[in-house]
Amino acid sequence: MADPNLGVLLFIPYRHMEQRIIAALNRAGYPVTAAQAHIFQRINDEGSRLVELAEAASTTKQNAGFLVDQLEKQGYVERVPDPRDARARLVRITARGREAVAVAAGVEAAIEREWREHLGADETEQLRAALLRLRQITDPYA
Amino acid sequence: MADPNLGVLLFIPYRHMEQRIIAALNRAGYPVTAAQAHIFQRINDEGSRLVELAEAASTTKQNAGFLVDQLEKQGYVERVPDPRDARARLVRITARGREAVAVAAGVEAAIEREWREHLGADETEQLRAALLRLRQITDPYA
DNA sequence: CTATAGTAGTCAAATGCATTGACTATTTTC
DNA sequence: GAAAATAGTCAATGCATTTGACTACTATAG
Repeated sequence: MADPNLGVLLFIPYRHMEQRIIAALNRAGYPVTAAQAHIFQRINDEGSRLVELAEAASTTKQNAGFLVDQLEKQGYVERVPDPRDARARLVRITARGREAVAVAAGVEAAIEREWREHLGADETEQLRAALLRLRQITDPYA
Repeated sequence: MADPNLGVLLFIPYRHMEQRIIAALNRAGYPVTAAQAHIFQRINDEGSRLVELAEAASTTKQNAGFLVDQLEKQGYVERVPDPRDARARLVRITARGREAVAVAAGVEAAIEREWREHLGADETEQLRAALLRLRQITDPYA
């Protein structure tokens, strides 16, 4: 791997962060898988519909439903009826879910500090800025 | 998703590139899955051992073997005995495999050009440089 | 030169993840 | 009010990945 392409270069630190966050959650007593986390991350504070989650995570609604079932069984989320549409239900984060989010946020902040130390503050901000701009042309749900 | 963390920001363009490359390979008559591609990418010109591929792709040797089986059936790779160690076999890319690599490389180059147009040449080079430095502290097999 | 530990790879079973297709219930549109 | 679209579920299937146990071969130490 002398000169890996940008895709691989993006993937390496991504995977590193994901693995560390998931390992930390497991150690702290909040078991989650990567697939569950992908869905979980997209739930917003007012609650999100299944279809929204599926789209945002680039998967099918069936798969999203399957993963939400698991998150629900573990007590991280709950499903409540959507008052605005009787077909829909809102997936909301529970108190326990919020605890898990706090643990994940802590680890993520620690990793970002490590990266900032290694890269320097300027280069880190440039990296973030470049990734935000890249998102404009690569994220269909931005 | 007002202020996504760096992990998510890394993932978005990575996935975009991966999906486009795989879609292009399928269209060109070289069907591959993402998992197969992860292994395939790590095979070097002299041929690679299964254990090396498994480590580089962060998976088990069983899983690597399973995916190499599939790549072999589709004619992208072949397994030859390793002359230096009778226990081992070398996974090598076939002529057909190299055709697929060429298609993938073409699409990847096209995507990098798009990104460069959107970000500008300087910012693209800064991005690449930052990712290479980040790799130093996030890739166990760098 | 032989006993031992380590390495390369396979076999088999089980689980997790993701997809497709078909279906119900509800809302929107015309 | 009828037709089309949307939110979600059920069921079946295949792909991806893991764990544990195993065979074959190599390297090392005594």
